[in-house]
Amino acid sequence: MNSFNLRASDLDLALTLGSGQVFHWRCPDRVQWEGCLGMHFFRLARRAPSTLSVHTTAEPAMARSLLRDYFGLNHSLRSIVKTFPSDPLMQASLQANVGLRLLAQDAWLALACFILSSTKQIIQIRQMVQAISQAFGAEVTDQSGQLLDHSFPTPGSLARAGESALRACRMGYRARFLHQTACLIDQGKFDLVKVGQLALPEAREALMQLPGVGPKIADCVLLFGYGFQSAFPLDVWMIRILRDYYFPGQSPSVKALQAFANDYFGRHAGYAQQYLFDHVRALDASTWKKLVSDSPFIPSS
DNA sequence: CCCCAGGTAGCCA
DNA sequence: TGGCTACATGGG
Repeated sequence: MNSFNLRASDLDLALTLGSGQVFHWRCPDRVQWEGCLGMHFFRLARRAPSTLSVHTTAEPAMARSLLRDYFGLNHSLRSIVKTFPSDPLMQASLQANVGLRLLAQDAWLALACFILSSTKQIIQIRQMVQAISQAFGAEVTDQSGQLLDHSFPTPGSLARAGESALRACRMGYRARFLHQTACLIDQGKFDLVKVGQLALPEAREALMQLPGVGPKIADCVLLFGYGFQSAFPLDVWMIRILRDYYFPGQSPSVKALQAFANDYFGRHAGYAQQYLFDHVRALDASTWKKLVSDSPFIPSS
């Protein structure tokens, strides 16, 4: 494997790779993060405040380029978070997640993983992703033939696997959705590349044509897989956060919340969403309750 | 045994 | 459009 150091400021591996935006990275020892980008295996660790150590099967120049793109290292995290609103919850989320970056994931990977995500806990999504990678992904080995990891399966490999084989990976009713979507892409009946050339509303509509893809999963794919940083996925957590903290005692519709979020959180609304999601999910119930009771959005009587 | 999990599709008024 | 409900499975 090739080894080198990579300059990476404002990047916390655990917050970024362990967050709910990606499901295939492993951290066996609390220090090193292992996983694949495409067919290339990576082992990453923090070496110095602004430096990562990288071990990879990829050729170094290619690996640097892949990592810079994946972690968005060309973008200034400081200037992105400056666009977030200044309310206390948002600021607390920022302070608790310094170095959390949004990843530029492969669109197919994001699509497949988030089709699996519906009504599943993050820990279980990881298990399903690992299961289909081991069953249908390609083996990634080092030069001596030692098995390092399995790549994420292609649409074609999931299409050929068949629905019942997917079901055997314990994904339940999601097997049909994932298999049908894989078939459509494999047969060229749905073009993931074209989706990326559309404007956000049209791209969202296109993704929602796929089986198992509704508004929430479409927004996740737009945000994590296509780089539409204003896409704002509304899952059960974000709905709870917006209703409890930003509209206490009002319970607005999801549609109203969507409109509010896209306006209030700004140009990188989806980025801000990830900070809120990870922060609130890590809180215990009583801490959240206190935050809500101190919300500045409570109407003054 | 209970409730819930980064939802969606199908059905009904 | 808006409001149910089934859907598979596993964690807490």
